[in-house]
Amino acid sequence: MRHQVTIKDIAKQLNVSVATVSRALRDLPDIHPDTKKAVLDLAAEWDYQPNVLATSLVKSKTKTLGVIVPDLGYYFFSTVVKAIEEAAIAAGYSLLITQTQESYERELTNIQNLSRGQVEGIIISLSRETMNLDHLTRLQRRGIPLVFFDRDSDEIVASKVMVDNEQSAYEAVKHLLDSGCKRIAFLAGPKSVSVSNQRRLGYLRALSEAGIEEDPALIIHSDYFQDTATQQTHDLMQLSQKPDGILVVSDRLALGVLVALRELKISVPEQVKIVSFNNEPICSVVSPSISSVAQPLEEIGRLAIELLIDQIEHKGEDIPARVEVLKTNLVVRESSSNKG
Amino acid sequence: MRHQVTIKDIAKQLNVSVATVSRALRDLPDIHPDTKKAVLDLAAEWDYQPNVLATSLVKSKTKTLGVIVPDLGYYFFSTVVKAIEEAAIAAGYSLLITQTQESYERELTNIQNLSRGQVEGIIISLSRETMNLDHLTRLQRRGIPLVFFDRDSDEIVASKVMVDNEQSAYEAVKHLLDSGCKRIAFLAGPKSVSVSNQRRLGYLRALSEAGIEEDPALIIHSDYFQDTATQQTHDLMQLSQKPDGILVVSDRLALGVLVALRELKISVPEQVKIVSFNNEPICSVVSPSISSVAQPLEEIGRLAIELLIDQIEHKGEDIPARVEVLKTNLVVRESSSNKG
DNA sequence: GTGAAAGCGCTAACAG
DNA sequence: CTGTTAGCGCTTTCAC
Repeated sequence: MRHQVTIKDIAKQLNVSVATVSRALRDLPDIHPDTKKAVLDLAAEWDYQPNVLATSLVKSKTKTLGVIVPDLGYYFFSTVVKAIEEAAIAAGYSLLITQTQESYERELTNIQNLSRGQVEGIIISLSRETMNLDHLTRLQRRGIPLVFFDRDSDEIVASKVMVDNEQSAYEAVKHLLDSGCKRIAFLAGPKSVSVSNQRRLGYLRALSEAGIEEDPALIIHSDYFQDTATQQTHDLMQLSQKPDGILVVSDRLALGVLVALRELKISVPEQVKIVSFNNEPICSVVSPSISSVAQPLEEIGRLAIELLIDQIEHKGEDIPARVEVLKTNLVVRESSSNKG
Repeated sequence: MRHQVTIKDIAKQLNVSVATVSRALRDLPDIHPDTKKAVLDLAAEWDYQPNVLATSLVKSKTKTLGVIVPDLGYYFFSTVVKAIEEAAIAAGYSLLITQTQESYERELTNIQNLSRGQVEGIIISLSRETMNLDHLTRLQRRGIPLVFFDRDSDEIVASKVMVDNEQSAYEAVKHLLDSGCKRIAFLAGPKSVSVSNQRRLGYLRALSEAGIEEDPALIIHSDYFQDTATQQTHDLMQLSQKPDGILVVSDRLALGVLVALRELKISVPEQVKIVSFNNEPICSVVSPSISSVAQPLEEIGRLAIELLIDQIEHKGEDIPARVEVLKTNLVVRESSSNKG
């Protein structure tokens, strides 16, 4: 057969109405066992597949959710997406996964595509470039539920799944101080990324509590490229007052830092201690292994779906936005251990 | 407004027919400039978004392609998917990305979901568990174009984008032999994975050319888990005749091998040399850095889209399946260098 | 230039 | 238990 089999084809063949076929297929009551069997058999024989477009159109429900992340190449995002997918499937939803590649333009078009009736709600982590949130408020005005995770914005009221970045950074810096560091640098992300800024606050709080004055020369904003981190570490180590500890905003960048220190023959952790974020598997593989702040990735994904479905199923009821803040967990390894 | 704006709403407001609105929106000729302007203005004001479900249904075209990969957590897949996405967008298609998490069940349901009218074609890399290909031949019978990459099967005739795994492994082993190895082991993937089996053939060819007899004790099938690789390396090193070179089917497993050798205080590359596959970024970061076979990831993605769209646009013309086999590139690093 | 009508594949009353 | 009818939002003839 040239075209996809439809219920019409089955109805014609069996000399019944399409309504009857539809009922049989959906296992509704009020249908004669024999008719039902005939329909099911023929459907199987012809490999009938219901057209979800048609069903979605008439029900105005797609049972599909959208996910927008900056880059699936990051361990953090691919792992959270995996958890989101598990939870979505468990709840009877399918997933449309898209990436922005950190581009605001791509975020716009992704949002637009998804919102043209394809999904019932969207989970998003903002692109690095995103400053303007009009595309998202427009979404909300049209009644499409939205949940943020990781990279959010204060300018929008919505449900969010976050970790306590401020506190995590505070604890990481405190750990460095406890390990004997006196002068701690912060290799941050781009100025526009909320996560990075929240961590900066925790970094500053820990310093101030320890009576250490903030030194702007020790806060460096990176572009998230490993090579840049290497370069910037070289710069840091040229300061007259070199740091003896570095808090790094991500494991990827920490790798770049390690490369630079190796080049400079500065030993880790003896001369410089390092703590970074994400706790990617790579942390335990490199030498020295990297101390890193672990995020509850599965829980983030699970909660994001929970908050989203919550909104979808209570649509129109105008329920308040829920913001969940999760705890992190510092995993200490060689890069910040106290060998001396 | 409570519901999404439709062309009907706009038509009513403007006292024109839905056909006129539809024409204006799609920039068709035969429409008065004033009418058109009025429609466009109102559409913008009301933030009208066309319902793609409806459009797709009537046109029986979704302009969407499906991608099914085992796991986006692998660098290989996330990078190829990124390339696929670029190419798809450039060609005017959207992408539906799904993962099987290496489960045959999930592959079935993913195929089924996508084939219920959502996509015009599918790009797939098989799950580790997939032995039976009925779900895919059924797809083809229903006229849905299919393109394989990386993990394929000989049991199905379809367009494919592959790399020359046999030759790559052959060259990698030859490199090990040239570097002085006399006894080379192969840490393979699961027996069911085509890629791994193809590499085994190249491994054997290189050995036989060098006049070395195959030793079954040196071919180990792993489950793709790093920890297992560590364990299996320990086993290998307990043989009375230890290997002095190991070809490893993936970088992840090579990390596991390195861990074992470190534990055993066997130095790399002095006592054992290692070459693996994929050339993940991690290869150049660990110490010793890992020699690895690089695949042309961008080209794989680009070609997969090309082959798929080729089939879609010539549907019904019964064009023959195209199989593209790409070359790889061995990147030599410390793990196989000739220090002595 | 514009409108009326049919239809994409399916579901959902409502009769019978 | 089954069929008829209307309609989801949009496109596409075919008239006027």
